[in-house]
Amino acid sequence: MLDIKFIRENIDLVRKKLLSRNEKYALLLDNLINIDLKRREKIKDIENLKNILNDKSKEIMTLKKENKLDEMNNLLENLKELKNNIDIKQKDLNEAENSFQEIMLSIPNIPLDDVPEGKTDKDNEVIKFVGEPKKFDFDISDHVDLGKNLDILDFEVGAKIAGKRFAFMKGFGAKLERAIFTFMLDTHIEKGYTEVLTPFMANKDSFYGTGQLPKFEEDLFKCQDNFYLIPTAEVPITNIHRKEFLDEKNLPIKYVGFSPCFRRESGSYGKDTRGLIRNHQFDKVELVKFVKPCDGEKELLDLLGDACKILDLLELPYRVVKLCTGDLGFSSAKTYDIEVWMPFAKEYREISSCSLFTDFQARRLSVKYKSSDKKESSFVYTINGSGLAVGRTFAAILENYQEKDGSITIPKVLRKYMNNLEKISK
RNA sequence: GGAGAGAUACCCAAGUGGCUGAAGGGGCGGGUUUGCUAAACCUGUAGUAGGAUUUUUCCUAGCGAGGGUUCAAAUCCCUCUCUCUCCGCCA
Repeated sequence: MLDIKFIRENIDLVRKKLLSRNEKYALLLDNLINIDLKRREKIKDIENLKNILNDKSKEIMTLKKENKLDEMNNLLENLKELKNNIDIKQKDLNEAENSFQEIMLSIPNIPLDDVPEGKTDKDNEVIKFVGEPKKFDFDISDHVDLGKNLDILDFEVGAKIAGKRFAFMKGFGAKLERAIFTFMLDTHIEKGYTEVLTPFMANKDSFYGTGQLPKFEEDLFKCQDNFYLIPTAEVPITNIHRKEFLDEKNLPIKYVGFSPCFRRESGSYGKDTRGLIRNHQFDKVELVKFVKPCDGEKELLDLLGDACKILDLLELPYRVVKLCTGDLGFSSAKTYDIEVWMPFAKEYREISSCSLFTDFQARRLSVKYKSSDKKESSFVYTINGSGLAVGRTFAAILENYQEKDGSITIPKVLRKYMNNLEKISK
């Protein structure tokens, strides 16, 4: 959520920034400003009347004590009318407040100045390439065929158990998955992140806090009793400190958490239907930070570096791109994607998304800190990123580390998590 | 799933319709006394959100959350959340 005071004082800037995301926000912004103006007048009016009511109510008590019953009854009649009047106006104000909140919650974050302008992912800016895609001297397979031949990956069984877009892992496949996320967790813990294991379902308030609700409900699996399955551990982890005052000396706070992620993928029929790339359930290790505003940019780059380090250690080729304004996620002010090289498709695929949310989430969540010098409290900045998506890492390892005979060499850093196994073969 | 108890400020806790935005204690801040410390005494101690005004103050909301009754609610009524105890069930 943006700061309404900032919007009032910087209308032109906000409009320009929102338009750089999408033109449709122009109308929304006009609506907001209009409603805000009206609602403030209504507030002023009602608070005035309430003030009068409060004063007069106290008079009733005095009159009662002094036994001036006639006067009291007279006043009582007047106050009933006044109260009635207030009630009517209050309902009107509540409606205005509701539409105001609704719009506030559906306006995205404004991009930072160095975010490149653009409409789609074609306009994203490639920052750097790391590692050389390996040249194979044989016909390579994709991870689905490789996994199937080794009997470690089975999408038919996944479909039988649950449906399409579900994976099933077996034997060294299951073990490799476990090795990958354990390795990721251990690496991040070493970097000073605190490991957390959270609920994999969360309530509505949590989803409003991080920005998935109210706009993106159709992307979520909804359960009974008002629970939603988490689409990323970002939701529970960022909500750890909802409605809290943090101590400045504890910042930055850094968490790493593993979770399965559940996504309906409602808008992606027919896209990436094969393999581990886009499933309803996948594992992910997530990094989340709460930082002081002045450290936002630096901490984002640090987090990006922590995510990249996983691929460095796994010796997988990748590139880093900076998302353009049109491709930016709803809550994000700046995002770097990490894309891993997939040899069969001969393309880079997103494996991590690292974002700085400025105070957008913190304002929705109400996470503040009190600085030691200023007496004023302010919202923290939140940052998060995948570190990394485990399923896609699994796929990338299979494809990049495949051998002519269909076996898979285990990346060196993972071997200690797999009883020193060097190769998965038939 | 059944039965009961509870949620008040940093902490403990009083408070069943108006002089309570909150007694009392602890803690913390300041002061007096004092060679220093301690003790004693005095004194201060809602942070917040919103609106107006602007640099000063005023107003509104706020006693777990949300509704309701009333001129007036921490207090009465309803719904919900969480915590605790007992029974049942269960990994």
